[in-house]
Amino acid sequence: MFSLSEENYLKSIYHLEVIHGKGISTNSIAKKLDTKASSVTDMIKKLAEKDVLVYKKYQGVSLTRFGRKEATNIVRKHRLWEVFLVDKLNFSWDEVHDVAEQLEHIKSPKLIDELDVFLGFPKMDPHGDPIPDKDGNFQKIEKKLLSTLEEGKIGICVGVNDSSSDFLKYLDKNNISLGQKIKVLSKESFDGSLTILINSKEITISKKISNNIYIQS
Amino acid sequence: MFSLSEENYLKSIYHLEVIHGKGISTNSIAKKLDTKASSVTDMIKKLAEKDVLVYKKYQGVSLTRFGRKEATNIVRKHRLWEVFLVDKLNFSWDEVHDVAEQLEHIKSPKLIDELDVFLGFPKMDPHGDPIPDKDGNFQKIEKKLLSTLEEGKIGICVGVNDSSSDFLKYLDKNNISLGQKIKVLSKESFDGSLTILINSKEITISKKISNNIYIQS
DNA sequence: ATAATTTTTTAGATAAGACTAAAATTATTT
DNA sequence: AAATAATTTTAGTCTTATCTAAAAAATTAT
Repeated sequence: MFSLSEENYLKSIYHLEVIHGKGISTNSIAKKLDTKASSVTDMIKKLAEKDVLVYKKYQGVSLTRFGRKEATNIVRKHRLWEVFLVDKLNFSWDEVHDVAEQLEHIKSPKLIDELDVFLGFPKMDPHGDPIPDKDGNFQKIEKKLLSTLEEGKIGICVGVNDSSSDFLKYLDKNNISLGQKIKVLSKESFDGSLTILINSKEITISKKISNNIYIQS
Repeated sequence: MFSLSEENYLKSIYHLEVIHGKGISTNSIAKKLDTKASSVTDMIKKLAEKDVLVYKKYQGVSLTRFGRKEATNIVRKHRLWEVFLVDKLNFSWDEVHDVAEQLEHIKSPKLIDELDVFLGFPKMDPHGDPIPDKDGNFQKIEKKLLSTLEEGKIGICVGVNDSSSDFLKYLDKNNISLGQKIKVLSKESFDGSLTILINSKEITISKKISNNIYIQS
């Protein structure tokens, strides 16, 4: 059994591995968890003892198969709870993160199995992120960044890269939601900003924005 | 904001006050929380600092209005989650306690308000215990122990005094559930055991059992 | 009313998880 | 290749919540 802290480390290391591959540095973990490198060293020693990751001094860490299983289970719980909050309790997609962050640590296999049933075995959370099954497998969806879409092409919003409340509220304000059709009208090569068509309305978005929206085309 | 430990102390002291009135002893808290008296002394000093209870050395403690408000809110959360587990996730009444014990500590006012809406503003949990409203008020139901019912009289089961899994499973086995009609056929004065009629079946139950079943008559 | 017992508190120790400051190692420049 | 910079680890401290053992106060019994 893992403590709350241990679970948070596991989850962070997992997310870092998804992006950067194996060999996660102490500093990057510290940054992700908003803590000090020395604290990270202490914790990864403990986690190595528990066989969830492999650690060699100064070489960073990599999750073991067991560690990854544990991590995906936490991710599974997080995302199922997010679906619950949005589908059943009228939360909006920018409100779910902090609460799911707490709920993901509830320990009860039956709870999460039944929640999955109750929600109808959802495959995605409210931000378009895939929900792992019990074994930690999830279906990979074909998606690319809106910033890579060529002028004149049309895509469907299928996810976001940043789930911060600020970003999600910006999207709401501009009627960008999952399933929304987006057409790229023009691309400014100087700063990478895009002029796009949404619900027959033209808006211009910065490169930073288009770099955080996933589409299927 | 209160820590998990602080919340558990608050809740236990609240439950003890409901039964025994003001002035809860260090030892009784220790027993309830399965901890040592010295630990309790430490914690109640801290809680007194935070104005949730009044403490005078060797005199036991009493919750303040503020402390009681906090405590009933935890009870509210616990019982709402129990309803959720039984009504929506197919838990039986003997399975909910441990999970609700974890869920009651989730911090999100919106979560609990919306859960209340979602569940249809239930007034009771699966064991017949009342669910406090946001202000900590709950409707008091008329109820007495089955052991006090006279021979020949009929009552309806409206609650249990012991929510342990073992006891609840015993009740299941004997078809005793909330709303169940129970007729006292005879009372053995020697040991207080009762022979009762349930679903036109006769069973004999000990005094200990009848002392843990609440009925309305 | 005093002695014995029980309850409660204090004092000091421990474990988890975090911190700061300094030392050790690795990476990057010149 | 040596010097500088960045990263990582170690050593020691702090806080929270717990514990044991001993002291103090309150209660009960004689």
